Amino acid sequence: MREVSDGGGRRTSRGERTRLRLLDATREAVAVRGYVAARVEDIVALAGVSHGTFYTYFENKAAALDALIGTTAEELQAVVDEPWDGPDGAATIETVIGHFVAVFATHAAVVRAWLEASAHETHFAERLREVRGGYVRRVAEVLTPALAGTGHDPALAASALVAMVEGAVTQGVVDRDEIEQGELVRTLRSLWVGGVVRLGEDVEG
Amino acid sequence: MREVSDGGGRRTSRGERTRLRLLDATREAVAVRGYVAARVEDIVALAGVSHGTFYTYFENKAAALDALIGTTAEELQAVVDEPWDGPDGAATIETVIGHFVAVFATHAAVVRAWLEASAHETHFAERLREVRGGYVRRVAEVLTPALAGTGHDPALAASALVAMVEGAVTQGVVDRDEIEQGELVRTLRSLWVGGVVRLGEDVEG
Amino acid sequence: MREVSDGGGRRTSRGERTRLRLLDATREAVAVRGYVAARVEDIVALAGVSHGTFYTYFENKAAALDALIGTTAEELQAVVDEPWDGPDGAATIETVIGHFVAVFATHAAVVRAWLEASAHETHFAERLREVRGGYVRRVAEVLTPALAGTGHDPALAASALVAMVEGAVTQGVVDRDEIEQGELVRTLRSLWVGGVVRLGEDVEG
Amino acid sequence: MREVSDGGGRRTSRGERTRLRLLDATREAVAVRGYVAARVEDIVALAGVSHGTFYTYFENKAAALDALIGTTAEELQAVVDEPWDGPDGAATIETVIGHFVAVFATHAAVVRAWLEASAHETHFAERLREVRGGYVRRVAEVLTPALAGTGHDPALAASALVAMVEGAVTQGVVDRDEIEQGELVRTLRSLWVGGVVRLGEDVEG
DNA sequence: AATGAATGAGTGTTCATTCAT
DNA sequence: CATGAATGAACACTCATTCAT
Repeated sequence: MREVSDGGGRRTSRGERTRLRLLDATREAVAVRGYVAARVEDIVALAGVSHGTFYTYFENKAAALDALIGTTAEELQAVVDEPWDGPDGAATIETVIGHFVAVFATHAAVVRAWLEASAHETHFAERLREVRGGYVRRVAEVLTPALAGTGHDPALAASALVAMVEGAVTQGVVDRDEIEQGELVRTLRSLWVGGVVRLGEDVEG
Repeated sequence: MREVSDGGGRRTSRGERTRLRLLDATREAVAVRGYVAARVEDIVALAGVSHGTFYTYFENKAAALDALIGTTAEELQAVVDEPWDGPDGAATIETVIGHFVAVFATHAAVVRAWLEASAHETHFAERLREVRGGYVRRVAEVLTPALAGTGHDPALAASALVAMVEGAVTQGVVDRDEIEQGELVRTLRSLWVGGVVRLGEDVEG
Repeated sequence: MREVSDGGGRRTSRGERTRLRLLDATREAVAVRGYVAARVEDIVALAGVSHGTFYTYFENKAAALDALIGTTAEELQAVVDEPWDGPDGAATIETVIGHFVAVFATHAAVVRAWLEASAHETHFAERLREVRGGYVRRVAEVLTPALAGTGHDPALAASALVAMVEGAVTQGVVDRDEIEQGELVRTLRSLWVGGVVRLGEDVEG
Repeated sequence: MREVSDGGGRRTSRGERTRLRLLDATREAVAVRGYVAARVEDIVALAGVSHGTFYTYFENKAAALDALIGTTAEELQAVVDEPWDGPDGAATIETVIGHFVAVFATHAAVVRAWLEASAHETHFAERLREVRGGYVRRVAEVLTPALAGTGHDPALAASALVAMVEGAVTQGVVDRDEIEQGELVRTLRSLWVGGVVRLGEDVEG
């Protein structure tokens, strides 16, 4: 995972504060206008610093988004790293999905920008693939025993399930409203569990 | 938006052929570099026409993508308009998903550009919402009776199912290989059917 | 010798004229302000075209100087390619030096910019080395028989003689005034011939 | 131009040492990247001091180069100020050229930067002209009696001879290798002496 | 004396779009 | 219909210099 070099700053607490302001401003600008349309000028205006200061902290616009993505990727990864097995499969899945939905709801703007940036710069596409890959591998792992003899490829099934959750969340279906989130989580849980059960009942054809 | 008249006369007059070449070139350019990065210069170079000619046929770059999207949207809509009810629910779903996957596999590049363009221009986002909305409404309609009393919102469930299919397809999981497509369709069918069955078994909480 | 690609233009006589205007403007701008200080804005203002037009003809500022250098390098090379041997050595040398001085007087501004640019971009330094190398090799060739047994390296002597002529000319000693040029040529001729004769009289020590 | 006081006190107080380090760093940076391309940031990084410290010692980047040039100019001037007349003209010339070559070999990087800076800032061009002028005047003075009645302008001849020596040395022909230097000096001596003798033999045309 | 964060003017370059031929 | 030269607004990025601490 490529850590972006920052030219300077950050050695004092004043610097650290400025960096944080710039990060917030980047998130904001990117949320409102998208990654490509967000100009460095917008960002510095929001942060209340001069143009040059941006480049004290980030090598370029991409580096600022990359830094933003860093946090999101970490939190997303944390969900993957949780223990996923409990006595009650359905409850476990619900917990996992719940965390996933919560993370996405928190970072929705960043994820949307990340998606957009993936169309322009390979780096972002790769980073996205990495994170998704982590999820898919983990889900596939959990699925594998149940799918033996069904003719279903665990990786394919995992991709679809992850896509379902990610898509449902990113397409603006939820925001930070907890009730809405809870509703979505319940529905996703049943779709997931029911789907997986059915997969397990198929016989290789 | 200057639409070339096609009311009468030969179907592939010289002008019509140029328009088609430009459309192909746009698809190609957009597939390789993405919508924003694809320059009009790339397109005309691929089409083998001059710079100015592009603007004889399209008002601007967005219009060319929009024309491309037209075909995709139509074919996508055709799937929605098919009769979805048959004696065997699972078989019907599989047919529908199969068509959906096939359409996506054919138009994957355009869809990716469409997604990307949605981040920049409201028009594309709206058109995407419309098409998705059509799917979601149709699926929700079909789901409604089964979900009565379960506490699940049919629209929410439909969104998730559509997102699953769309996501599985767009994330590069399939290309035009029929066997791969068939495998994916089988898996999606089981996930879909099993998920829906489970939804129907839930009781309002 | 790298020919710089030009993005477009030059296919019509109108384009050719614009290109020439830009080349003239570049020469002028570079003569007045130097290579680094000359802005593309200065050039297009002098040429009376828009900013973007510059980039229709040249990839970047360096390419415009490179094109300018092209002519100079060719004329300089032509002097090298002339026959240098005549019945009267001194007269021949005078002719050669005369042409050299004339070429330099014509292209003094470009050469000064070339020299300056050599400090920034390897490409220009290399091209300069090539041209100088051609001169030095040619002079060394002519000198070789006379220097046998003297312990003098022909290449070293040639470098010094070429440097003398180049330096005398570039350091603003002459402009296009023919009389001045004639005077300088006479003096350089005698220094050159006398120097070479003396070299030939030395004995290896 | 803020000159650090060195009227009294310890010669290498802490401040003096920092100044020296900055001077060395400037020389180094300028040798590697050239005057324009060398950034203050490069200099302070090499010197191991902070950005602001640079400006404690030098008003600006030009002032640092100017300070560097000071030493070179002094040593160059010292050669001019030596007694140039001895019983043996050729031997004297060889001595003078030898010193000149040695000075240039020592300060080659600074001289190249000086040359480059002359294209940007009048101040450096003037200073260069001054130093060159000193040489040329001195040489012309020595040449004058010998050139009476020859129609050669002593100043012109002197310029050419100085250009020969300067050019031969700056164009990378020598470095600090004494043997190479000795060889070059011998060759330059013979070219110089032979050339001057020939000039003296010409008759006004 | 030293630090390093902040400044902002300056400039090269891109590219969608127009329009005379 | 077609051409391709011309346009110019828009932006990212650099770096010498300042100044609060």
